[in-house]
Amino acid sequence: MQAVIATPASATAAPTVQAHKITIGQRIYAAGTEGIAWRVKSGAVRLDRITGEGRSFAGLALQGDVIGAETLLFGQYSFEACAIADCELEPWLSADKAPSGESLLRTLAAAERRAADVLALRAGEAFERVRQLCLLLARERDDGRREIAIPGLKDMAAITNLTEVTVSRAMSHLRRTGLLQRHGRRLGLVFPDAGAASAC
Amino acid sequence: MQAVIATPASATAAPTVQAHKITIGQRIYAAGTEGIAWRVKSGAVRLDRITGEGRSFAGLALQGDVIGAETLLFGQYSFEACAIADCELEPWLSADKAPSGESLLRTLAAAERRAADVLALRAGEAFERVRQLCLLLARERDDGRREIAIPGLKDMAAITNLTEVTVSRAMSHLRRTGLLQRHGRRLGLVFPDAGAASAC
DNA sequence: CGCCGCGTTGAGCCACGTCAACATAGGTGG
DNA sequence: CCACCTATGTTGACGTGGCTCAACGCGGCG
Repeated sequence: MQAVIATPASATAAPTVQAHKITIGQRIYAAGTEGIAWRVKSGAVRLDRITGEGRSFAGLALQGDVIGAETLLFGQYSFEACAIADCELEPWLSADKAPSGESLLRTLAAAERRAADVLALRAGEAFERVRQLCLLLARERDDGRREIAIPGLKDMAAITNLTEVTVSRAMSHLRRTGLLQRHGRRLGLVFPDAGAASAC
Repeated sequence: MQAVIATPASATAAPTVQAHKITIGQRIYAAGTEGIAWRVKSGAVRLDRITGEGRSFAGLALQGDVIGAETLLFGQYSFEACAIADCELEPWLSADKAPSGESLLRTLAAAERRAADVLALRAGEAFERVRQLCLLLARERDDGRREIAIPGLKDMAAITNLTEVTVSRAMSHLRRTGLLQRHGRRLGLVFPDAGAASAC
């Protein structure tokens, strides 16, 4: 759990499992196309269901989650995947072709837990929803602080089922109450319940 | 897919896999307790996350879905499961102890799809949300009509993140516009887009 | 420089939440 | 059987949180 995450992959000239870097805003795959399943090593991925009248938010994948598993069954992706933060992906179930039952079970349990998290982001008042989303997206750094790569307003609005305007107001409120420190447009620090939490 | 659903289980005196009948309102298992995983043969199950301040809706399991899979990993249930319609359950992965990869993959894909369905029930206007929930809960009968076992207002409100009052109004509106025919308190017929659908 | 996408903030309005009264169904005991 | 009680569902009146519309600042890019 220390700084052993970044294995010297580049030094050994791309070993068996290589990490794919995806930049924010980039589409990872489109619905209906062919491809493999991926595991999210870091970052955040937005999944969308494509309907006749457009796309609607259908799920969120964070560190450790697997996306595109359905392609192993149906031969094509069911959803569209889009990076809402800079991501690192690695192929899933390509090295060990025989899917261990425990690995699959773990993935299933994580998916159900994640689904519950996302569902909770659509209940309660706007400010609290946006705050919870920030906490969910944040990753604990070595010094214990929680760092967040802030997505665009469009994405945050789609996830929380609020409008961009309302999310913007909530983010401003978060900053004013000291629960969120912004460093530039994309980076920030979140504080779970920094005193001002009770101050509505 | 015909009338072969009700196998003469009672006649043959409970074969290898027995179906467990659960009545509406009954709690299937509590969070933190031990037990096995189940597959929903028919009916509808509500999953709740237990927090310090109460329970919050965390997922929905319908025909074919698996609940409590996490117990195979952690030894206890993560959520609470409650029947919101009369259900038939069967043990999952107890007969063939070696979990086939394809079966697990299929379960995973179904879970992600179901999660997206439920998420969609929390977007859009109240009337449309309740209508979509009814369509989701309905099962196609032999004659092609869609029959629904209507849950209590509390459950429908928790799923759609509306209040009981608003759900009640939406249900009344559904009935007035002819999209829902009620037979008694619990049973009804849903019509996907019966003419009046365009009439806002 | 002009254009465009993104984020921010204000003003007004409406869908839904809240509160309240009442109707109905189911259960329990006499 | 009825009297009574409670849980559940229905409907009306009213307030408000978030949506809509609109204006503006800012940064990136041709």
